[in-house]
Amino acid sequence: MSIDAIVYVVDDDAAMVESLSWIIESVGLKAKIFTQAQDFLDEYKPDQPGCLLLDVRMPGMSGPELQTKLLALSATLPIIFISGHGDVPLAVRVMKAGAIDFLTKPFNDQVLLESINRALRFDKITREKQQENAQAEAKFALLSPREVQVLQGIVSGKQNKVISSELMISLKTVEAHRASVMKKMSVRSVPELVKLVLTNGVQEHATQD
Amino acid sequence: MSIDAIVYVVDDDAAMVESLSWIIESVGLKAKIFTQAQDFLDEYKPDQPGCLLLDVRMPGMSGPELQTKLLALSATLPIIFISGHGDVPLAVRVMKAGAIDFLTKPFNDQVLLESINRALRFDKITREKQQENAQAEAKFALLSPREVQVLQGIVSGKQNKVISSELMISLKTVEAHRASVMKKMSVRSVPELVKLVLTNGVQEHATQD
DNA sequence: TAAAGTGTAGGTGAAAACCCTCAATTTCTA
DNA sequence: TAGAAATTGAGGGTTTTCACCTACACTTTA
Repeated sequence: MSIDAIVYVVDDDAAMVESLSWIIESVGLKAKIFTQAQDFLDEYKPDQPGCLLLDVRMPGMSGPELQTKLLALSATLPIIFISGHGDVPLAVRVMKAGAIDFLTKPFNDQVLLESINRALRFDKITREKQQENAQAEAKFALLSPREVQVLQGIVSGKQNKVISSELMISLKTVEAHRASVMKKMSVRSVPELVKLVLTNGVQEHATQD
Repeated sequence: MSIDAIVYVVDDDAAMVESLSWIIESVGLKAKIFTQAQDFLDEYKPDQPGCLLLDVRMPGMSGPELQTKLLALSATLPIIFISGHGDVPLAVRVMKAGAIDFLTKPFNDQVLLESINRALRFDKITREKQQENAQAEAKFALLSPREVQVLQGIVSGKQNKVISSELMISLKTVEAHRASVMKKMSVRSVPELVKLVLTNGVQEHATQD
């Protein structure tokens, strides 16, 4: 598990990456350089925190193309585009696709660093949310099919006897499942359970009666 | 209460607004035209659904200035910027500030209408969320201070006896407040209550013991 | 001043949830 | 194939919630 954030720089211009990595490292951040988008794609691990400084125009895979591939991989790494050309439609397109910033050359060092900081903060909270979500999903995966049904009943506020009649099983069995659900989801009260289910995308089908 | 969405057009170019409103009305949407940003600001009601087609450059208040003022009013009306000039930093700035699109002239009618539709869909779901939120807030406002404290206890999964000892009141009083809370919030079960509180921004201070 | 609302607290009893143990059947897996 | 997990069910107990009821002091409002 990596701790430190890495600022990935993907740009085919050797002088540019040199300059960028110098600026980045001057404030104590780690930089990792790629001169081709594909090289980055080959090496990047989705669970590595950081952000991506991405040139728009490059031989081979372009910046926007890389963005598309990362989206397809559902990698949430924040992307800061860097462009020397004033292409408004392109800038708007990549921003709509989720880029966190779009800088035009030449830009101030301070502007760059501010943008990187924003991206890293964004990445951090995104990862924290994903972390929580993954933990909830992991617990949820422990439940047997029957337990999931009972869980849904509980979360939609049904009493055990209602659940038992809907599932055509005995009240005692529902109680058993219910206790098992609380244990596996590691919660001690119904409100905690509801929160866990609601705040993490676990869908609730609200089985109607 | 207004039912139909209105596409507001704010642009100082008479020929442009003429053309825009023609396109908009050709697909059965209502258009409302302003040649000055201030005129729009004077007349717009925040609870009117719709979207805003906004020129960037105008004499008097500019498009981005109007966006800033709307943000300050926490008006969530989606804004589609229209610009004839390729100013990338400006486009990026307004997109980061929440604009839903940024079109550069000349643009295809189809592109415009697609963007308007997206904006209207966005506005619709935003308003639905705000609606739910407002209803929950309204119910929440009915609660007395003591009832709010008890509500927080319930939502954080505390038993009545725990709440009673924390608030230094009798168990019986907590029960009374609890019943009152359920009634005023018009829910029948604790899970429903938790959902209502969680999904609508009602903060829960998790009163620590 | 009277009525309404709030906060307090008690009683009774039913219903529900929670806790434990035990055990039979089936189904999955090492 | 044997053991583990899932599903089912039951007995018997405690604890908690819930639904009624009553009551009184205090504040705000009509």
